[in-house]
Amino acid sequence: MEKDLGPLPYSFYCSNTLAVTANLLGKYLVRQKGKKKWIGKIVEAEAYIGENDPACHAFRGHTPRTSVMYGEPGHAYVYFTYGMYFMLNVVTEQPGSPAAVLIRALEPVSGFALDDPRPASGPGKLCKNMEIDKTLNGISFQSKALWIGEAENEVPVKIRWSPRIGINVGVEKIWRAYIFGNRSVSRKSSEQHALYPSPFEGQLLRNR
DNA sequence: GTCCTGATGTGCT
DNA sequence: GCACATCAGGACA
Repeated sequence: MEKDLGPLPYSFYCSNTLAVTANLLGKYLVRQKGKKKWIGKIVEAEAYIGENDPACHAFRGHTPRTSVMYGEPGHAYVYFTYGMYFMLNVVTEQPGSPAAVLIRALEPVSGFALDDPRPASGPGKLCKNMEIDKTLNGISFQSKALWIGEAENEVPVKIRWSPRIGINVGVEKIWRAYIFGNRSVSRKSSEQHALYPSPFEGQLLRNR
């Protein structure tokens, strides 16, 4: 499977965070470390937007930990949680406006060990299996070590939205997007059959 | 399939 | 101290 996976332009990351969340689905995350190279198709992502979102790390303001989110879009915000997992986020919106998209799950394309059929079906798992850690915090998504690309002739993906997963605040926001029916999505839960309207479309309407 | 638990480091209150 | 944007493994159905 040969694909043209050149990095997405800087402008891709500058728009509305919910739009970027939706547009990231179906794109390819590429991680290169020495001779090792992993490629995965993004199938699940969540938006964390601004100082008024209680689930967003920037809720408590600009700190050393959150400074990357306040910086340039198109960069990686990587942090450590639960004592053992890293999380990979894509910074969006203009500098000074803290927002990011958590990459929650990938469908493996190449480079992954074959023992696990779903090696990237969760934000902690994908970082572990692609050797993504804090050394990549703040790196550009146009770097040689980590980038996001688009394949030619990619078929449009079937997007669904749901509340975000694994948080206790801000659960009313329908800011998780995933590719419906994809087996690499992190959770098949009871909400799978619920149909939530797209918050992205709603925002477009309001701006009209 | 579901529910529950333990492992574990860091940044905040 | 404690709350976490988690996961694997076990008990049970």
